[in-house]
Parts: sequence; structure tokens; C-alpha cells
Amino acid sequence: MSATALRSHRAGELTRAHVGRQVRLGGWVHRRRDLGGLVFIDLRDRAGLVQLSFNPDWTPPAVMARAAGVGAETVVLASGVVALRPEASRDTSLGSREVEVHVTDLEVVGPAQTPPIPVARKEKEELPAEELRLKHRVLDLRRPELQRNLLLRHRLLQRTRQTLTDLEFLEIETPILTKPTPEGARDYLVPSRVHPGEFYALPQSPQIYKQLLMVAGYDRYFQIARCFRDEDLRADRQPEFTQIDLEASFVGPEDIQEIVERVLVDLWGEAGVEVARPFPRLTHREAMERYGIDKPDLRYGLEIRDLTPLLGGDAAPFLGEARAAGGRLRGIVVPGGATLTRKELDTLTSAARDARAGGLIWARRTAAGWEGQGVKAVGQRLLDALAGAEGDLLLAVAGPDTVTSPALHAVRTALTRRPGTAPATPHAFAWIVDFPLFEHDAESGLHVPAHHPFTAPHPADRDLLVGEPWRVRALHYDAVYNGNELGSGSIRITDPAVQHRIFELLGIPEAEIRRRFGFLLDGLAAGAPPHGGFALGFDRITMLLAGASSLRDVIAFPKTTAARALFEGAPTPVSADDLRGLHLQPLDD
RNA sequence: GGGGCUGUAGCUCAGCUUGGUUAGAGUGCCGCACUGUCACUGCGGAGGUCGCGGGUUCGAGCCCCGUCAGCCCCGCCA
Repeated sequence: MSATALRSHRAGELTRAHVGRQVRLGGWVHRRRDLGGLVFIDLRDRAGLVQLSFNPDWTPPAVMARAAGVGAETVVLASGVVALRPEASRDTSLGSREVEVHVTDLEVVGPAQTPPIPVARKEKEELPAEELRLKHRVLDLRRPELQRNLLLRHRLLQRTRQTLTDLEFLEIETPILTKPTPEGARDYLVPSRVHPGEFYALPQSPQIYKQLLMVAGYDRYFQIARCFRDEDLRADRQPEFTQIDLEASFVGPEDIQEIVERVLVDLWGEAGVEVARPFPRLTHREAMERYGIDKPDLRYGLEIRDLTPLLGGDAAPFLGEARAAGGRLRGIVVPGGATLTRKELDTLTSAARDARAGGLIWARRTAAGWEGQGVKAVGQRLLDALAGAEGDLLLAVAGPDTVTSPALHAVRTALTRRPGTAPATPHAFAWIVDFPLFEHDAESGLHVPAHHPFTAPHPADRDLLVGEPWRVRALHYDAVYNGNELGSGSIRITDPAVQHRIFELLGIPEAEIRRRFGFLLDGLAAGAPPHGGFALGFDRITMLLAGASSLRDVIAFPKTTAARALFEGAPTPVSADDLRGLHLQPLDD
């Protein structure tokens, strides 16, 4: 398959089986070693490296001279015979392979300037600054590590298509030029030339389109969808990103969860990791209670306990006050944690403080009993009531759940990151279900949708919608892996009246409901099947499976944290003429 | 919008704490030598607006202010 008009094989695919064969290779000069009378070149292509051997015994003088002159990253065509390496230099510990090519002809077809950043790195040589890697992206993309990542990405894409196709999903494309329908994040806007003053928006997700495809009767849809959000970036957030987007009709939450599990199991399988189905399920309330976060890392135990019922009269007064104000005392018992040093405890304390806790209470159980600053704080009675063993460490935080949950999650995370802490299992998937439908927005005092406004309320809670909307659970579910949110989904509202009611609850005026969501409401009124779906963050999944620490390492041409493209140089100013053509004019500052 | 870290040779870094002669190392690059290397080796050489602007000082890579860029985090991201 790799044979073309210009080459017979890829460099990296030659093995012992090719010995004696006449081959023609095309590739990049990875490294050159010139011994005077002999020259060796490591030739690199997508498949890997092979050594080209130039020796007067088989290489004409003119070719010898040419080989001695080629610089790094030059593209050459080399002809010769595959040979076993001399016994002494075969298969050394440095990973040299068994075969090399005895070159009889060498042609430079792509001369290269000396690369500003190295492609071939020495062992343990630091990577160039990320700014330079992004600026000289073609060179960086030549690195075997990035080639591996993008190869894996390709395989994951194909596997996704295969799995969903096998499950009778149809791949249907939705528009990139869409209608601005704010879903929370800021839209990228595209001015219309033919309609002065009007704009398209790039999709934050194909959400409404895929719902309309269900109304249109396509039953099962998926798309590897490019999405756009004009928000500030992080290591795991890019302004344009890819999600595996799917939707199905006549389904309940379990149907979608089973489908998504199949996709995830296959993707992890593609990366060589076996995963068991079904994934454990945890309600949102349980997750918050036991782990303090809605995306718990279940590779570790260290669950949070409510210590409030154990509090005795000998506890410090501030705990009574916290309790009177509606707060609780919650904590984690760390088996064997009594050996933590004072410095480590300080680190945990600052983790809790950074999460806005007043402090961290701690006590360790030694042969002599409990000791530490926490003894006085929580009181001897609580410690007696706490079923503990020698070597235990108690870490606790007091206050309202909005303080103790994030603080204890931070403490738990810090505990798991200590060197030498082994996870109970390397791959922990889970479903978090029964999310609340609304979230309280502290700033406005209003209720805002916890996810998006198309999520169906839990049938059992429907009566609460009018009086106590904040108590309503949603048919919403998240897929979580090792403390990472892989994606989320829900059963959607299909009754246009209910959907309308939700918009009203969110305080959207009638005229705006019509203007922004009229096409959705009309669609639902055309006869909507019950439906629901899911979206998986594909870049993040690839990053996790590639073992990369940044999304930028699994995207061919990523943006910087300031949303710039350093390689091609975007965004860029445009001429006044171009702006006029789009009926735009710059503001004078 | 806010906070932190970084910016010195093509690349990776040292020098900054305590301002003072000509800013160093490794690697890459150039030249010479070298017939089994694989991070080839040996010898020689070139290579610097210390991110940019301003200030303090007799004197600034080093101190101060501002600014730009990259990265990390908070806000934000249904």
C-alpha cells in the first residue's frame, strides 16, 4: 500500500523479511553520522526510522559526496538494497534495528534550511519553548511523539464511526454557519455580506439541529462535530474543538448510557485498554456527599464522611456556630495517614484554604491515642465515636456544603497526588445521574439552567416546577473517568408547552423566546418523538488516551491560550475595504 | 477581567541573591581530520539589541515602573 511512483516502501516498515530486496525510499534526514570514509543517515518517515548506509564498496563516489553534504530535515529519495547489519552493530540497546539499506543512489528532492527547532532530539533533551513549537508547527509535527498522537486520533475517529455505524447511527452534518442561540458561552459571529447588519454564528454545539433531526424522523444521529466557543482558554480548552455528538429517539437515559458506554469501551480498547461495562452509577447528590465534586476520581477511596452527628459537647465553640448556621463538619479518614509530615499537612491545609475553607482540622491516631490540633477542635467524644485504627489521619472542614465540598475535594485530590499513592484501579469510569435542573446564580439571585434549557425535568419532580424549581432533578447524566468529565447528555424536552414554560422560568421575554427559539418550538410542535443524546469531548479523550498533558499535543494546528494561531498568524486585521464590504466599521477609541 | 511563572547565542539553560573589566556552558551551525557509526569521535571557528520601552545610578542582563508574548490558575466555559 505504501508503494508509489516515487518509492517502493516506507522507511519504518523495513524488516528482516525485506533483506536482499531492492528498495526506493523517500523521507527526511533525521540525523547524519559522517565517519569520513563511511556515512550513515537515519531516514525518517511516518512509519519510523531506518539507517541508510553509504560505503564505497557499494556507493558510487558522487553519491558518497552527496550523502556527506545533506543537512537535517532534507527530503531525499534513496535507492539501494536492504541488508542485515553487521553482527557487531546489530540491534544495540539504543534501539537500532536489524536491517539497513546499502545505498546506491541518493537524490535530494526537498532541500531544507537548518531547522530553527530540532526535530531529532537527544535523550532527555528539553522540548523547545511551546511558543516556538507552535510557531514552527510543521517541524514540531514531524516529531514522532506528535505523529503518534495524531495517528491515534485518526484511529479513534475511525473507531467512533465504526461503532456508531454498527449501532445504526447515521452520520449527518449540520451547519457551521448557524443562528446565534446563546447557550451560555459567547458566540463567534460571522458578518453577512448580502444582508447588511446581520450575522451568522459558529455553533457552540449542534444541539438544536440534532433535536430537529429527531423530529424529522432520523431516529439515530451522530456527528464528529467541530464546535466553537469564544471563551478564555485552559490547557484542556480550545476555542474550536471536536465532540462526538449523538442523539437517538424513543430512548430513556439507560439507552443513551449503554450506547455511550459501548463507544467508550471501544475507544479505550483501540488504545489498548480493556474496560468493563456497565459503568457504576452515582447520583449527583451522592457524588457531592461522598466526593465533594460532580466528577469524582473513583480510582481512590478516601470518601468524605459527615461527622456532624458525632459532635459532642466538648467540641470547640466555632463548630457549634457553624452548625447553628446550617453548616456541617465533614471529613476524610486517611488510613495510614498518621505518617504525613507537618509539611505535607501544611500543603493539604493550603489546598483547603485555596478552596476558601477557613482552615483544615487534623488529628492523627497514634499508639497513645489521638493527637494534633484537631483534638481540641472536634473534641475527644467525636474521636472516641469515630471508629478508627492506629495510623489513621482525620482531616476535617466545617461550614456550609458550598465550602466543605470544594475544600474536601481539594484535600482529597492533593492526597491522591502524593508520590507513592497508588490507585486501587487504573481506569475508573462512572455515570453521574440526577443532576439538578437549575442552579442558583449567586450574582443575579436567579435560577439558571444547570446545563442547557432543553433538558427534561425528572418525571417524578415535575410538580415541583412551579413552586420549588430548584429542587427539580433533571434527566441529565455525565460520563466521568478518573476525575475527568468526558461528556454529558440528557433526555430532552419534547412537549413545546413544557419547553416554553422552561424559557419563561428562566425569565426570557415572550418576544425573545420566539426570536431565538421559535424554530425549535415549531419543530417540537410538528410531532416530536421522545429523544435524548450525548456529547463526548473528543480532544480531551484523545489527550487522555495519548497520555498528553495538553490538548495542543493532540490537535494538528492549535491556538495559544490567547486564542492566537502562531503558525498561520490568526486572527489578523483586515483592510477597511474588506470591512466596508461586510457593512462593518471600526469603533474609534 | 484578575493572579502567578517564564523571556539571555538557532535551540536548551547558567549568570540576577549582593549592579562593576571582554555575558558563559551544552547542543546545533561552519571548517578540517576520521571505513561500522547509531547522542559517532577529535581539533578549530563563527554566532548575543540579555523580549520591548522608560526610569534609578558614575555604571543595569541584574534594581524600579510600564508593556508584549508564551504557559498555568481563578472568573468565564449549558
